[in-house]
Amino acid sequence: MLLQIDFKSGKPVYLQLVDQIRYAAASGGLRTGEPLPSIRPLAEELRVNRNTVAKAYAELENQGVIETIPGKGCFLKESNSPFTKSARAKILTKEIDEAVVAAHHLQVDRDAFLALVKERLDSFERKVKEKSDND
Amino acid sequence: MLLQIDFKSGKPVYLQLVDQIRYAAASGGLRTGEPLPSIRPLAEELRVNRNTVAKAYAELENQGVIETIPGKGCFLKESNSPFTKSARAKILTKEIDEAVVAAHHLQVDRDAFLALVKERLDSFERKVKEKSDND
Amino acid sequence: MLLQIDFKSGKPVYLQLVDQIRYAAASGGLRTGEPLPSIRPLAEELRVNRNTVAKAYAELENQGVIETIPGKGCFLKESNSPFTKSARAKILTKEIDEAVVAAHHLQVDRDAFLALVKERLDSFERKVKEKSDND
Amino acid sequence: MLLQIDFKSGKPVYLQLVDQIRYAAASGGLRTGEPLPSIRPLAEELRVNRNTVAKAYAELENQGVIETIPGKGCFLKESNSPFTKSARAKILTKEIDEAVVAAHHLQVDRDAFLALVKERLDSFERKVKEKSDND
DNA sequence: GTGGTCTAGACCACA
DNA sequence: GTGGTCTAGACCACG
Repeated sequence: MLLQIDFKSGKPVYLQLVDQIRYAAASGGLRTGEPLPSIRPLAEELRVNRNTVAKAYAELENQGVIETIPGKGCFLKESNSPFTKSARAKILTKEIDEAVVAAHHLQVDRDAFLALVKERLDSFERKVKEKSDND
Repeated sequence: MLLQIDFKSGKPVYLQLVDQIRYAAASGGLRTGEPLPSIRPLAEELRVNRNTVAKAYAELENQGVIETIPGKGCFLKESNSPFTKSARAKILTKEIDEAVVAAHHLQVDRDAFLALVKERLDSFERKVKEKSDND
Repeated sequence: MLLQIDFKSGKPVYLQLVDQIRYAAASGGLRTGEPLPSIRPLAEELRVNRNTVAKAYAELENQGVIETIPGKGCFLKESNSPFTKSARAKILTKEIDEAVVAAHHLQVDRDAFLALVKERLDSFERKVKEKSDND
Repeated sequence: MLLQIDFKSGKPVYLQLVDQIRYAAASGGLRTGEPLPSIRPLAEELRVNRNTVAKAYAELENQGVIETIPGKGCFLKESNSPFTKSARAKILTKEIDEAVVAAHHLQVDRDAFLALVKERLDSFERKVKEKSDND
């Protein structure tokens, strides 16, 4: 699982983590019982305060998505509500629509937009690969 | 134009307004030169403070989306981004990256993602066209 | 950096701050990467509300002069205007026009005005150079 | 006397008028006893509300710069404090310095800046000439 | 400690 | 009526 933070989005960092982990959990990117990255290394990797990661995990526990076993770590609980395909599409549609609108205002045409999307996909896939190579 | 605030999303209220108005402007729900709702009545309707709406409008103004004339109101501007190409690419990259990350966690693969992007682009362009056909 | 507010000038306080800080930044009184005074202490020192200083800093940020990192502070950015050539010309034209109008009413003729402009340019360039020589 | 308003400077329109007229009065652009333009035509010419011009004149009367004779118009009072040459230079220096700083931030170099200054001077002189031709 | 958001309410400038 | 500025003070996110 690759987590990515945008410090300037206005959205609190801990909520970005919560959303990303919740999405992964509800879509099979994380399996039941699988351990989440532990707080300290993750905080270091993301260049974020440990408290911020801890807060995200606390929130996730509160939502019943994960379970914290003191001294052992955090684990994904039985996935109680996996997203349906349409639910996933809905979330994603919202994100994509925002990018489409931004492109329109910035007067970026369809081709340039699609090219940029592909470029970002490639860049992201490279990052995922690097990470899995390191693990 | 229908504006709706979600007070629990964690996203600042003024940014929710900015996004929704930008969407309306880009998709033709609002025409060039047309006045936006005045700050005070809108604030009342949304049960939000006047300053919060004012902040959203100020943000839209310096994104070059609207023009505000003190004493008269706020109006949709001819779209014409004042930013350099690289500044625009930076903004757009941020938007796209958010969608890419969401797709990754939702386990939506590259092809499905690209298909959805194209579908949203088409849908958006259709919407713009419909509105302009009504002229 | 010395900041001074004139409450009777009719010019909004936050704009006075913006101008003075821009001046300090441009003339080398503030170096790239250097932190600006924090909002709260500065507000107290100037006997102005915290929000007023925050508004000035926000304005500076979207002019691309400073960068603010929530939780850490505000820092002077590498100067690099994000505006298109025409947008920049527009801003500058406004500034110049104000000076031209003042010269007209002060009965300062074209040659004297141009001489003064050159003198101020030289003076400014000297100041910038001195500061950089101190490195 | 050519008056010029900038609606987006943040400075109240009536104060822009006050300053310009005061400068002209103190520098010989207006002579003692000379009538000022009457309110209605001036408001029309500047595309400003009559109240705004009236307020400027009221302020000037308050400052003792002009005298209003009901039914006849407004006249410049005996100029009690003409600006010295250095006083004029000081006011003008402030205006010019702001333009110089703006040029620096906008990365406009010396030559381009001087060219723009000359261009604006020419444009302004044309305007003055047109106006005097019409009178 | 930092900056960010929001509220409530005042006064000003302008049409 | 419009938007703009400013204050005072609360709470949040983050380090």
